[in-house]
Amino acid sequence: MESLKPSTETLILDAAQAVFLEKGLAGARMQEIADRAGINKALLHYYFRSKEKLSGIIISRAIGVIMPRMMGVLETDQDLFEKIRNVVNTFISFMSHNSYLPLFMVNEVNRNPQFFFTAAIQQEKPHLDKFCRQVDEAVAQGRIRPISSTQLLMNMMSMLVYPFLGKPIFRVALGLTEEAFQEEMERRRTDVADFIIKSIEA
Amino acid sequence: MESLKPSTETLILDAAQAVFLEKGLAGARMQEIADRAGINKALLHYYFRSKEKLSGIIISRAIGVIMPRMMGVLETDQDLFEKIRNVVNTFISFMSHNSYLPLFMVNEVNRNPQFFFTAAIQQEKPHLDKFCRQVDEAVAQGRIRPISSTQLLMNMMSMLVYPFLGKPIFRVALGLTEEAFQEEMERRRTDVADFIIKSIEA
DNA sequence: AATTGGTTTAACCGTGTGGTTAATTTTTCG
DNA sequence: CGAAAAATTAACCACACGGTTAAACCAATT
Repeated sequence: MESLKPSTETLILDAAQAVFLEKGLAGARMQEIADRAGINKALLHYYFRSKEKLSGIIISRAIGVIMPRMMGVLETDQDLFEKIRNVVNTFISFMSHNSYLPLFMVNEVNRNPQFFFTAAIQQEKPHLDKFCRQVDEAVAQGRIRPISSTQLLMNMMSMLVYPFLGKPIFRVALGLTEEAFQEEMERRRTDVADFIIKSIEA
Repeated sequence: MESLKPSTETLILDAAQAVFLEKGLAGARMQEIADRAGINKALLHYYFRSKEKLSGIIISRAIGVIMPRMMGVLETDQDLFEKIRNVVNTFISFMSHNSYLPLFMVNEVNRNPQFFFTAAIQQEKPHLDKFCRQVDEAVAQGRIRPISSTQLLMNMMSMLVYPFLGKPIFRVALGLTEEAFQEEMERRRTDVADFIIKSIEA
């Protein structure tokens, strides 16, 4: 039941992640990271020399957490429809527990595209090819209607990610309470997959 | 052919908009806004007392530009399918000329949800009701398959907005050149509407 | 020409920020 | 133990930032 006190390093990294994701890169303060980690600001620089170095590590970590998970699901040998259901479900589960991540990622990737590029390469180039080929084959075999695999992928990712980014807009525009919004998100676990499959089935 | 030199005020507002959208609220510097407007920093505060006031105006302006346009299309009396095609087309056109806007809006709305709330209310509450009712009726009449209008709206908005936010990710993940990406976005003008309609038609 | 009122500027101010230094405490280990 | 190494802190620094001040400029009016 008792938990070993975590190392200062992980204490810092966890605090840094929290602050960076909440406030954004430019809005995050080293002092706040130190405070939340319960340490001195100088110690922060002792472990991670600069804000830039620290944020770089956090970004890499974030990419490293989500990319393998997504790619893992996309590269299985499942049937296409089954795979789509699986991707949707996996993604919504993950995002529900990391709801700050999309905004942070999307920001960083737009302010500094090359960073994502190198970070992505570094941990094996994402293999979307397999998924795309699977779609193309299904089209060729007439199992689904003709559709560009690129467009399908864009559509799927959009419907998975955007609701987490636009949540405040949706809540205002649709007049949803926090609970009501959560319920809608739960429905999406099945509804988004249905929506996609209905659209592409022959 | 000759253009009257614009007033200092609009000079400032245009510069402010450019800087805020490029760098984000926290990343924007009053000095840079002044420089780009070709004026002194003190003059900036002479016209708009503080950074907060200035950013507030820019945000309101941004919301005021996009909301009426979207609502205008959503509130017409067109046939549902025709309206969907219209919304998709209008939105992609607009975003293509304001590609920095989504990231800025999504950021601001997440850091300060209540601001969007008041700003949206102020210029007439968005009337999504009409669109939602139209969907519900179409379902009731069996013209389209049973689907929640909320979910449909989320899906549509997601597929419209997210590609502009995730552009760098998509470009890397799919290995697209700038031109190739633009071509894909052009295809979306018709493809997204097709994708939606195929999914919901009875 | 002098007055007035709006506009613009150079110089400045207080503060918060990322980062450093030197000293102190804690740990490691012969 | 006691010395070397690592971890931690208080105090500090330079500078960039948002914001202010007081003086100068400029056009219009009398």
